Amino acid sequence: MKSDKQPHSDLSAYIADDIRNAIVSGELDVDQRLPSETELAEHFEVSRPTVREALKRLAAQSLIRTQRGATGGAFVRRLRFEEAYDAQVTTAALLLSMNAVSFDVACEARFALERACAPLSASRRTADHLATMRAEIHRQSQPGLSDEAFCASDVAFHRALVDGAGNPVLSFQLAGAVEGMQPLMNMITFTARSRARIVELHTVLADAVEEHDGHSADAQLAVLEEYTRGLAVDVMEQRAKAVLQSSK
Amino acid sequence: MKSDKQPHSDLSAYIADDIRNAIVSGELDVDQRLPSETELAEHFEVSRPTVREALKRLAAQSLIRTQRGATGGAFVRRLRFEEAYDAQVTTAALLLSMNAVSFDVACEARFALERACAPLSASRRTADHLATMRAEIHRQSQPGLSDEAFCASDVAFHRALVDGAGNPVLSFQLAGAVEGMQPLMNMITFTARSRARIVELHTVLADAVEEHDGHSADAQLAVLEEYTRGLAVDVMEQRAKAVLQSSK
DNA sequence: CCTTCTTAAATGTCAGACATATAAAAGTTA
DNA sequence: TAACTTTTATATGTCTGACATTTAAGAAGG
Repeated sequence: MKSDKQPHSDLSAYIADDIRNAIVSGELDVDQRLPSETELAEHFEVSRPTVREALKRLAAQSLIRTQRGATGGAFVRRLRFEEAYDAQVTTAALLLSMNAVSFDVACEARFALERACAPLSASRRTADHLATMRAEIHRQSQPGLSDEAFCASDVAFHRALVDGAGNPVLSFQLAGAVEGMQPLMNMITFTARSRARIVELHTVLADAVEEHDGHSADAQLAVLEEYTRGLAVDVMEQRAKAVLQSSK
Repeated sequence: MKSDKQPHSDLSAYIADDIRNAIVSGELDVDQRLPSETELAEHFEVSRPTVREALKRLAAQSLIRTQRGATGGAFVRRLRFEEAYDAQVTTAALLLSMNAVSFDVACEARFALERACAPLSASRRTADHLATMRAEIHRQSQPGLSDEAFCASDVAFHRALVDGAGNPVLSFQLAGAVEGMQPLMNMITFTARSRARIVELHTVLADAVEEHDGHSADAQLAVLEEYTRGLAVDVMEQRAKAVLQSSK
């Protein structure tokens, strides 16, 4: 498990890398227990706090879990799709917010990916997925719904569409694209979008999925993309006007 | 920055969450310096090692960077696409290897996503992207190439295709799909695939991209997908036969 | 004015200790 | 004997205090 190079600084990063490689390469199996912190400290010839820092790094990446008590210790963790979703969404959201990604670029990516799922979803969706989509549409048409709840329902709707493809890898990838860009979408289209129009588009989309019509579902997503991107343009124009007004 | 609930265990996870929320919500800006470890320890009423464990968790997620010296400290880090790629690839590879994802499911996801990029790439690719694709094809047709090098070139070819769409968000998403499933692909098709056939398929694909023919590029990816999935079936059958032979 | 030395502040690391959780072993009782 | 209780060993979780190292800024000297 040990390697030869000994960087003089950031020992915990070095140790974390070492253990991570052992996990990724399969040298350590799922649910296998790592040596105790004391043993690791002796092995790497560092103190226990340093080992602990390394283990916390791995824990932050969901690569290990720790358990207290007599038979406790650090165990290689089976990375599950749900946890990977979360990391994916956080990463995607941060990437968008920290890198000045334009709404257009994010939107294009999101819909391109979602359209990749549409034909699969149309042909394989279960009654359950369809029911979820219908339920979310119904929720979206309720008058008293808050903006936040509407957005959450929007995400849930698209999530059901993607999950309908029955491919967990695809769902995992899409989670980042759809949920990760939600903050950006909210910022732009929160106020501008017409709920009635969205509900209408969603309904046609659900109809297409119900009838296993992949081509129509794809086309409908294209319409939704166009509408969404158009909205952003409108919002930008309005903001530009507002700036002009205030500078008079 | 502080919240009220105080879980009696795993303080470093709690503190890391707290700071992470501050970063994700934008409360802390990029390149902003966090309070010193001592100050954080006082603020959260824990010891410095505990604060350090929390900071290492954040560092493992590329959310902060630390700097030693007089003006040093922990700074909110701008998450760049390149770093996100790496995390994405590692996560995807682990997900596939730890969750018994079938080759078929992974393959379907990968090609579905890549096909989503094909039309965009065909219409927007630069001469540079095309040149990279041609160069990789040329490399793939060299006789003395090792299996590892051939696979790496395969990844580079598809990477160039995806990058041709000129959408960094899309490229980021695809990195996980293409590179992350490479270990799985290698395991299955390493020996079985015909390099000549791959080169031929890649060439037709590059031709389509050169002529800005998105529809043809998409169709060609479908052919490649079919070929790849067929290979897996062959490999599986051969292995089954081998098992029968050895049990005689 | 430039160079060198000093100093202060921060992270990086260490040692040793105690607290706490947990399962297994030992002990106790019906 | 069986079931329950107590003890004990081992592991992680946390704290205290210290020293090492890096780095920028100020002080001293040419």
